[in-house]
Amino acid sequence: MMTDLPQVSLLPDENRTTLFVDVILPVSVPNLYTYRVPLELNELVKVGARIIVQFGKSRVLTAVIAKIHQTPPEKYPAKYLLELLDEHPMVTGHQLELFSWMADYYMCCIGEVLNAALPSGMKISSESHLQYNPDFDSSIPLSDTEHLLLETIKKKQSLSYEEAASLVGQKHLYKIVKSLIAKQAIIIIEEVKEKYKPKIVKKIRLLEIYEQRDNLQALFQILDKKPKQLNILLKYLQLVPVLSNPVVNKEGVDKSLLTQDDASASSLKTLIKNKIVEEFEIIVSRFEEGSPVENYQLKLTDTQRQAADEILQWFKTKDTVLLHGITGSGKTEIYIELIKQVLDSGSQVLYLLPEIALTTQMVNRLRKIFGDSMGIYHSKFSDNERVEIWKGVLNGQYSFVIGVRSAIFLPFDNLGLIVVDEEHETSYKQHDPAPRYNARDVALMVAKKQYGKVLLGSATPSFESYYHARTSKYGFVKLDKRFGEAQLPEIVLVDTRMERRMKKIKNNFSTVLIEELRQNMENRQQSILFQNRRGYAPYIACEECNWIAQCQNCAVSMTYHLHNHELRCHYCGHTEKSPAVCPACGSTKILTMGYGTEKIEDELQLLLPHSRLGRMDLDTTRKKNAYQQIIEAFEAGQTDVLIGTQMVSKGLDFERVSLVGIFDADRIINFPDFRSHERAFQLITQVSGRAGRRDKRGKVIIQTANAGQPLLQNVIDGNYTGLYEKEMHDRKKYNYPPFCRMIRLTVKHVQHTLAEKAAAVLAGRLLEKLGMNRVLGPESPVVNRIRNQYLKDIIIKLEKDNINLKAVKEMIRNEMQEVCTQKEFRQVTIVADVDPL
DNA sequence: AGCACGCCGACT
DNA sequence: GTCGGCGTGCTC
Repeated sequence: MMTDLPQVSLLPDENRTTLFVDVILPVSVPNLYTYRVPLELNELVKVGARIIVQFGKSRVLTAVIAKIHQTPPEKYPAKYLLELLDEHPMVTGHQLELFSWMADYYMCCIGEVLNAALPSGMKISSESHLQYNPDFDSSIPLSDTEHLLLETIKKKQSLSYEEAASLVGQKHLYKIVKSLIAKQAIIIIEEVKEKYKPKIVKKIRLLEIYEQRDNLQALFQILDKKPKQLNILLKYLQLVPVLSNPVVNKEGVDKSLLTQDDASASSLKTLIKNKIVEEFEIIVSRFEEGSPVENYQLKLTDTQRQAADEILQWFKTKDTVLLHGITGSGKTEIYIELIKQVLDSGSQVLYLLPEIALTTQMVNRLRKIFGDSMGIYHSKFSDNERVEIWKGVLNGQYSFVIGVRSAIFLPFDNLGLIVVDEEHETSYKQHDPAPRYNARDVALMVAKKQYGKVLLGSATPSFESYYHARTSKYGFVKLDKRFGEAQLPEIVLVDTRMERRMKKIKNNFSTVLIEELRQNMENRQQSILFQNRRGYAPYIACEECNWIAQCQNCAVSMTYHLHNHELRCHYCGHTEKSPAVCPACGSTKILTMGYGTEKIEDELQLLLPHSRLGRMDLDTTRKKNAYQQIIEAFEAGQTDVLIGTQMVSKGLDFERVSLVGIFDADRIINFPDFRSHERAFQLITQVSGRAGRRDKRGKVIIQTANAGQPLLQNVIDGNYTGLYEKEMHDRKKYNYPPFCRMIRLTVKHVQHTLAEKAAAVLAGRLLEKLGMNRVLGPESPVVNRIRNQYLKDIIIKLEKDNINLKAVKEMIRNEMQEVCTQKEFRQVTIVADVDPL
């Protein structure tokens, strides 16, 4: 009778220890949260494993364990964690360290970092399902909406919260559901399911007994009268020579190979039913496996070999090396050589590329060399595929990954080398949701933590990186010979003002450009036209009253798109039909002003009626595979001229392109930003590099209203360093990066005055702490209203040395917090962008 | 960021 | 009096 009590206390102490876990939630909350571990999981919880927790009243989230301890929280009782998802950690210690560093450095929440890092397939969704209670007393009166919802639930057996919400209209849902529960009409089930599903292929094989000749012969007899089934069997035997090699039968063939039509499918079904063949499933990787080409010999030129050696030499003393190699100098071969060496030494490699440069061309090329030990991490891939790469990196299946920005978050633990190709590319910086990180810079930190090296490569390095190379922070290798002695293109400036005055310009094409295009076409050569602006016209205006179509949510003009006659805001995505008459004065004289890729395409079709044109910009590549199709058509010579935005500027190497036309160079050059010249040089040089690859010297025609500007001369001469020196002089003088660190705070509010006021208060407080040399603004950005929110920028400039950066950022965060909690500024949001571009 | 709860005005 | 708007503060 007393036996029960002592038994409990006799249990070993360890088993009764109450454990708690501090977890990172993939949401925008500032702290870690503490949950209690159910006793039965005590042995199983691990730092880095994912768990399911209830967060708040109705949310169920996936969290990652950051710490396991025994200290119960003082101020609140900890909730139990609901479920442990991983036996083995999915997030490594290195990653946890990185997340926390990034949250500090980029002034965001660690949860926001986690959210960016984890592919959403690893963040389990909570779906509350509503179910009809069969014991419901239907005499209880219901409101109309309640009735509607209940009927739907009854009909569909079970309804997800979201489905119900869309049926009823989000805002009323909670109360209706609550009331239905109170009336015992429905029951709620919380359903958590894993999103990740491995790809499964259905296979067919012959039953084992038919691997024997006699049995198989007998089978033929049986099927003699059933030609369709026999047919399938013969087909199978053709693919799998069972008699000569019975072992191959084990692996079978893909079911899809045997079933081309319904008839064969049904015959196959009969074969399965009659126990002649069997169906089985295997889990496959989502990528076609390409085995490495045996004895692949990389042929480096002497120059390339020398550069590779130099890089290795530098790595002995520096963690980072900048490779400055002009377009067509064969940087990729050097990367490949180094990657192979690092992989051979047993370390992992990450090769980062900007999204638009991660082309099929590139992937196929690398696949041939590295086979299936190479993983591809691309945003165009589905979640399942991303999860597979993640797991593959963890379990060692992939020692080499080629990927875009977010690949920097993969769970490597032994990175020997990170290659950041086109390191100057702005797409390495994430702009919108936090964390506003730059993968190129994060790569340096990742490598440092794992004692790995970073190779930055570019034909036009960012001035920051070049500066670090010059000041010996990075090693530096220069490659200025084009592969196979190909010549740099000839660059011609066309003065559009002059041409316009002489009435030689047709629409937006100078006579020179149109003539070259015509000739190029006649010679069966291809051309690329670059205009860094999509749509037909950047704005439309009324000739009578000067009315301009503006976005209702943003302080920008609406871009006119000829396709479906639409006006579109490129900031918020708002669209409306283009008006036939001026909304202000009723005039029908509405003109399109300026020009984008769509208009160029339109005009060129008129000027060269027989030309076959392709256009590549955000509008034509939105659909899946559209990008690929446009490129393939161009590659196959089905298009004469490819017109496009930045998308055409990199990663595409075409043999027959010998002419590049650049429109409106001035707009690229005179962008109001301290980096505009650097950018213009990079962009124009990159686009020019598309002209003339091998034997033929290409030609580049730049249309400009100001042919005399020095920057264009720099471009013509390929004088990178000249521009660098000049720009550095200015940046030093006016204290811009790389001579300072910059942090931009953007204050947003729907009311202009409140945004202004809050920004002024914040700037004032920061000024007090940092002094007037370090705080600029508040200032209105060029586009001062986006999505109905007015914007005010405050720029903070901090010296690079002798400053406690962490403490200053902490202080800034506090001040932001302080301002936001003032009653007046409750609705104001402030975003911090560290190292903005 | 969500999301519930509460305090206010508009209408049955 | 109830419904539903929006402001406010919390989430282990």
